[in-house]
Amino acid sequence: MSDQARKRRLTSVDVAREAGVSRATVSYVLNDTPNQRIPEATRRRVWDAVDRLGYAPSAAARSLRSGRSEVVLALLPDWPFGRMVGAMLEQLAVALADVGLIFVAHPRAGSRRPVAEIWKAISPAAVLTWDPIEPADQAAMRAAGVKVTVGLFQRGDAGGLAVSEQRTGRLQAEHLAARGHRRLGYAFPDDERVLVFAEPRLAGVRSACAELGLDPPDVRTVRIDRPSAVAAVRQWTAGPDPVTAVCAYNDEVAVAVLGGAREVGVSIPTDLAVIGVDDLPLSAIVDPALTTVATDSGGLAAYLAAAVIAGLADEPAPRYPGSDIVELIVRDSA
Amino acid sequence: MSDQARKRRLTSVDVAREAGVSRATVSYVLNDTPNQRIPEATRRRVWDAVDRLGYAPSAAARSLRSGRSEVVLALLPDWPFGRMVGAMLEQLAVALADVGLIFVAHPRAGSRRPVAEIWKAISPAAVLTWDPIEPADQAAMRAAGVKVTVGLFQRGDAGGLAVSEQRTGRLQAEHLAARGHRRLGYAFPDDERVLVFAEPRLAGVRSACAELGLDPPDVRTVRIDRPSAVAAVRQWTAGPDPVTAVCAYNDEVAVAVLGGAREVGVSIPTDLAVIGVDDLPLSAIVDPALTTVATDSGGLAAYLAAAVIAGLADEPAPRYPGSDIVELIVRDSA
DNA sequence: CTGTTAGCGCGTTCAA
DNA sequence: TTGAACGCGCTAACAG
Repeated sequence: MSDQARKRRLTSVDVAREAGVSRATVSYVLNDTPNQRIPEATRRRVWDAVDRLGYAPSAAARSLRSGRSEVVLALLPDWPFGRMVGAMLEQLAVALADVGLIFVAHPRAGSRRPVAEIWKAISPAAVLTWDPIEPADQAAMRAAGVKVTVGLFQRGDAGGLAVSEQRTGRLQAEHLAARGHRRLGYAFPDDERVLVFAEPRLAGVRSACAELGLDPPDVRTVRIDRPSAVAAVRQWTAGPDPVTAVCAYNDEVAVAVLGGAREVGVSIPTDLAVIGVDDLPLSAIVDPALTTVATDSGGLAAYLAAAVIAGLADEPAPRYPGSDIVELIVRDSA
Repeated sequence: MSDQARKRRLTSVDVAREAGVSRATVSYVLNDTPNQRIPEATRRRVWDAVDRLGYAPSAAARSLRSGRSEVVLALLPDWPFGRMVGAMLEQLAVALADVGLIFVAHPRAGSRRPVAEIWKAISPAAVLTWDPIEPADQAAMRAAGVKVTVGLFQRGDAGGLAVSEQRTGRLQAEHLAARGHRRLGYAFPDDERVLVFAEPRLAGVRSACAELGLDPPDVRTVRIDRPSAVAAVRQWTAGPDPVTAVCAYNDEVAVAVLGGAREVGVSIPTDLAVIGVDDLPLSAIVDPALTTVATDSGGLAAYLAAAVIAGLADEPAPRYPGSDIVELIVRDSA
């Protein structure tokens, strides 16, 4: 390895020298700049030099000059994300790549360092968050050149993802009501970090119950273990007016309830119907197969991509696909 | 909103003017530069101006000047990543944050656009990949200022993650052998994208079988659905010399096998023992609870962080924690 | 038509 | 505490 390789970064000066042209010409060739007629022979010389040297322009210099970045940054929240989020992020990356944007995600937003540290280090064109963005952060980002900021969960229960999460809960309750259940239980997760999801889902169940004239749901916290599930099932099924169907926060909690019911000797779905959320791969093969509510991660990704792209073009954001991205999947458990 | 707010980015010039000092002073105050005696009063004036204006330095200019980036980029491969990877990325982000590095991940590396597009847009200090890095890419990255590149799966079966994946397979087979099983089956996944994991795991099972004097494993592909699992279980348990224990590629496949066995009337673990990989939250609560091999995502994250940090300091990479990050978890299924 | 010169963008840092 | 140069690529204006 030549000593220059470790000493100095390769710049367009090196390419220009190697190709026997000026830096400007190099830039024109590399960017295929319109309105610059450069003969094929020169182009080839430049590209050859680039390949030979292994030159790559500095992203820093480029974005300093152009004043814009091609990067979209997602600040992932603290909750444990599984398949669905993973899939959604993949699809988002693809959708953004189609318009020339690079998508990256930072896990564990706000854990140790303030969020500002992160977007400052990346200087993205747009930032996506799950938690709502503080007005102060909002302003700082704007000042630093971040054009678009999308908060999936808006403050209050009004907008954003809360809509489809509520819809998810409604779908659970409506399905159970349609099957004739009058007393519903709700299996709430034992993890503070997922409250952003759990609360709107439960709110959806509550409002559906109210509208359909059912009793309010009997909410119990269920951990992903046997004893917890057993206890919850016992409580739901005891007494003179037992719960006959349970909406679970997600499929994992639902499977825990299934296990608890088996242990208690409560048969599913005859004695107790169970419905989950997420449609995990496993949900179709547990016994009995789990009825659940799936979110169309592709649809969500498409919306987010559209929102970012619109924002970058200073156009109004697209309509939020509140309810049409969740879907009921009926199997055997409810 | 003032018209300047939308016209021009806020720069250190604005802060300098507002505070009545020079740009140099602003820089010294903001970075707390050593060997620069700046009176407390001046510092305060500068910080006040920063807060009032909502100033944030341009990452592009900063890294252009300093020639180094604080960003570590992971290029996630194409396979569907679940909880374990999610958790590992989180822990990696935290470990790197502790030394002032920002971790971001790009999902779906190399899907549409060449990988080069991605690191060029970010200009990270280090890049992490799962697939091995092409020598050409390697060189280009070095030239563009990426100091460290870590490929988790090295070419060939020699190094990197393949070590612990093989160890995972060995652990499965050794446990089953210790329980007296002589004929093992292997439930192989039906997804090309996870071959990087599946192959070393199976290789581990194979070599353990060979060393322990068992027959080679009876490998069958199992999809995450009932019919596929039923067929596999039938084949394993039929004939004069049936398989008595199955190593599954992961817990999902293992649960599928559990379901298939139930349907066929094969009892677990008496007629057929099953052991998975991953220790999903669900694995502890399915019936019977799944014996499995867990990977210590924290340990892996710690190793990766150490490798990156060492590389950035031009120090030799730490020893790879081949086998000590996988652990057998014995439950009821084997 | 082909290609060059020169200066910008913004934070950092040396010399004064 | 400051003026000025620097890092690197882009591009308007200009010359051969």
